Amino acid sequence: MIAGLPLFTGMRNEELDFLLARARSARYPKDTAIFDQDGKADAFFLLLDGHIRVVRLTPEGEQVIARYINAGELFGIAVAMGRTTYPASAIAAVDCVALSWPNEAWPELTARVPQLASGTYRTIGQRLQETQDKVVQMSTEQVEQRVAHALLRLVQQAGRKTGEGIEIDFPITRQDIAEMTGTTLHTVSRLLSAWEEKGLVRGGRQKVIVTDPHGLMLIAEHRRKR
Amino acid sequence: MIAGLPLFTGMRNEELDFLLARARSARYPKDTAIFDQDGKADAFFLLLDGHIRVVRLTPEGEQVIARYINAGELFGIAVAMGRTTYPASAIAAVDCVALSWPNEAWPELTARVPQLASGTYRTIGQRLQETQDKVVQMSTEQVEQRVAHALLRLVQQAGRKTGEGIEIDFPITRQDIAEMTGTTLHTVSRLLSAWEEKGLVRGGRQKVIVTDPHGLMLIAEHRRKR
DNA sequence: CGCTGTGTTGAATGCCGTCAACGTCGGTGG
DNA sequence: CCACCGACGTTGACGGCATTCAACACAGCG
Repeated sequence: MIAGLPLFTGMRNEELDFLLARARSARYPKDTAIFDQDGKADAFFLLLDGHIRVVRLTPEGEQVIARYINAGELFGIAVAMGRTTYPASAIAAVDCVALSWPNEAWPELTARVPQLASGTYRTIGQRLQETQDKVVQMSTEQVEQRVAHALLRLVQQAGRKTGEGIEIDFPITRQDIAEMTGTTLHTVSRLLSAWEEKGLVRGGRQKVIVTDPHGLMLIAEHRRKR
Repeated sequence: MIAGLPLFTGMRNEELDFLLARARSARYPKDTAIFDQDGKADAFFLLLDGHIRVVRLTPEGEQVIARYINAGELFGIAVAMGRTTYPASAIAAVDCVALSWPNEAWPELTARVPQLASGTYRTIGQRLQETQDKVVQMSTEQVEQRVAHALLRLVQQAGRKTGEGIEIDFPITRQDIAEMTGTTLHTVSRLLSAWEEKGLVRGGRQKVIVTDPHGLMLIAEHRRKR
């Protein structure tokens, strides 16, 4: 069932069994924390089902959503970065199921299954790249484009086809989108209203449906500066 | 001479010799590119002397400075992230000297010297963390605070004591600072002028001296929002 | 039925980007 | 040596985008 994940491609069955035998599976109800920012990192995780919000809290109490984790992805991999605490909190956006391994097992696991190590480092590399892309976007783009990009990204990573378009597969508020894009819920609300008027999206309570991805793309790429 | 670097602590002499025997040393004159964004990644580097600007170019031709690399730090470590191209360009900010290893040697090197691997991954983890901090700052802070933070960081990482204060050890323009903080050279110029008036910094052509780090810190931490 | 969380919309403020003009420094070549 | 030129820096004026402040609407829930 999980052998199809990109992380596990190229593993032999016995290696998979080896990993699974040492994993713990757990269920995390919606809105609970899987781990907390600055808490001692004692395990790393693989999300089997659900969606997780990775949140950083500033000293002033403002929240920033660093990313969403989707089914099949690793998270909480502080151990692979030589960290002893988690740099952010992980909150279940819906009911979730995840595997976890104790960090003490990391050396043993990677020694036995080198693909686990390489896959983890590739994941970290991708996240570094994505995060740097985000910095570039925040430096160069207007709010409107950033919100459009964020929506497209959500749709691509967690979209579900419906009759009216592609719906984001978990509850998400205007406030959440604002915290992803570095703006306010007011501005997000205004933008979504305007886009709904133009027939690009359809909104709802904790719900967003993108009806015209291409139209959104045009907004995302349309640059006013320069 | 290089055994004192954090990267190499805990290595035996023979391991160090093994690494050095396979390294190539080269000199990069000021303003030359060590490698280019999206170019094929065929080596990774260790900066022995100088300062390097890591730059990302947007499709629209705008530049963003992702970070500065200082002596003793690794850079261009695409291979450790499973990448085949460099995600950014590396430009020598001053005349530089760097060691480099071909990427093909990576498996052999890390197999023989595991500290190289763990040190590299720790570096990547730190950069991911720093980059995410930057996203948080860009989401929550005003321009003034971001520029103050950037200056403090530069001073801390590349500061040189002088009679008047701590000087940033390489030529840096207002434009550079603007590209680090996601603003314009105009705004940076205005801020620096205002700070000079208050006695916090002293400016100059391609030069910045921080005379009152504590005062700058107050500006960096002073939050207007919330 | 009130309360809380969520969402919408209007109006006003202000930060900072944009446009513009000018000044200064340093290198280069005649 | 000096004139020239380009890169770098400064400052003023203006305006727009997004935040801030405010009020209200609506849904879900106990």
